[in-house]
Amino acid sequence: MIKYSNQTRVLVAVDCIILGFDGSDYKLLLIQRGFAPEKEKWSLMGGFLQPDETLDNAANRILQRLTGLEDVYLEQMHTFSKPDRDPIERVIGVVYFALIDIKKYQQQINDDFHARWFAMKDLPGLIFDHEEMVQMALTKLRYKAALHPILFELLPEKFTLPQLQAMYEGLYETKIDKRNFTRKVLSSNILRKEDEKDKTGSKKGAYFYTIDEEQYKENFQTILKFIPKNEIPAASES
Amino acid sequence: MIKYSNQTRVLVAVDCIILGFDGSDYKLLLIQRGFAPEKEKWSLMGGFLQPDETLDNAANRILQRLTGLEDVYLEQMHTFSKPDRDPIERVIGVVYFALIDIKKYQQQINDDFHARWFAMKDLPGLIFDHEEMVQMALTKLRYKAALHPILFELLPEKFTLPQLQAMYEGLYETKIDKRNFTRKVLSSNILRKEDEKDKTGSKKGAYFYTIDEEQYKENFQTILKFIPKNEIPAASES
DNA sequence: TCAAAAGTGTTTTCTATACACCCATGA
DNA sequence: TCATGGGTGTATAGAAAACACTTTTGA
Repeated sequence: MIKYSNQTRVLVAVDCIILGFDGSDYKLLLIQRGFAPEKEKWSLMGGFLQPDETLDNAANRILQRLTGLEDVYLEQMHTFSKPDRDPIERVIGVVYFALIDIKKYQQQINDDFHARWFAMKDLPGLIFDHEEMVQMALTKLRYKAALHPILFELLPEKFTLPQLQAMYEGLYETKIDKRNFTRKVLSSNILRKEDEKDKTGSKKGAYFYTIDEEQYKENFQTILKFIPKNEIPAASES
Repeated sequence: MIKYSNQTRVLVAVDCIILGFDGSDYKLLLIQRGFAPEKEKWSLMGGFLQPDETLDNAANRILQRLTGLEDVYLEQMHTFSKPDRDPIERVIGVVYFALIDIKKYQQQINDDFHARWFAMKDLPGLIFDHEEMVQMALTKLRYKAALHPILFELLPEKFTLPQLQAMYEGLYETKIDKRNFTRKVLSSNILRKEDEKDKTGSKKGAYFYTIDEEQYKENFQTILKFIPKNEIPAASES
């Protein structure tokens, strides 16, 4: 087989930023790296691109291997390429970011990888350029969540409005007026109110809501405004 | 030197989507590919990632080689990875997209590459998956330009409001009310009115404006609303 | 009975949109 | 002088924001 001549071939790693929300904190799923270099240090879950798969395939494969989850929100974010980012040899890193419901994950945790959730505000040092990757993901999430109903991916099937609001407030580190927030969220028609109440958070109990999948898909691309515009952060690219 | 074992290394191509606006049409700069496969067919300008450069370096190098331009708006867009996208061997394609002022380019065209501007609405068939790349870039530009003053990158130093409006109308294939558009654009404080007029488009002449670089940088991340919200298109990612 | 969280409306301000006429000039 | 494109203001409707009290109930 003919090949392009005189060109250097490199390894392609796919790294997954897996984010969850536990009701009060954003969390990142990390693994303890099992091989050199930087063995035992914390790292994003990743792997090398295989000959017959696309990057999307690889990211899904990696995510599935670690969490057992499929049909997760997963999006290609950016490709990192500093020549010395991996000390062993040149590897370019394609980063995906995933949003998952922590509860779903906990049922099928795969502990072969020594995985652990870390609060975003309290991350350990990470190998290579993984900290930069996480920082970019957070910036991007803040940007995107201000415009699209993406954060719903982090919630269990049933959730309450106070939970939803806490999630937005956590991401933007701000307080949002309850009445205005409720009105905006409900006016999107994405939510369906259930009869049942969640009594774990208060004595009175808060009504559960579920996603109207139909409306969710239809409105996903629409520009929504769940958070006050002064809180809308910088764009994902500089 | 130790390497990771049992892994496949692949070529990394960097392809540049170079967009311009000529006053009435969006144009894409293409080259006639000089080597097999698909020799003589039209293609995005690209090249292989070299051992000591980052992807950003590579994209700038390629852009510079073709257009002679530096300090151009250039952004990494997406990495394409279908295993058979290049028939010769496996190559993953990192796509950058660039916005340039066509006038500036024409002064220093490098014709070693048989480059030519094609109107976006009248593109030739492209090699490999380059058409998909262009389509994604257009979607992304429509999305981003609705929120950030990115289109200014396409304009010469001095331009008129009718030219600016035509650029927005062209991208969204719509008509915008002149009075509302003017008010919104000027309220951003990004523009500075010059005394001079452009007489090429009409007898009365239209005032030239220039960018207030200070304000431009400050407001770039701000969410602007130059175009009516019904025209805001789907997001860049699905 | 009271502490703690949930739920709910109204007023005001601001922003978006719709809409039409006069101006300047070169041919 | 007139045809062509450039420039400008106002009124209306809709959305965002500010703001406080009542309800429920388990401890």
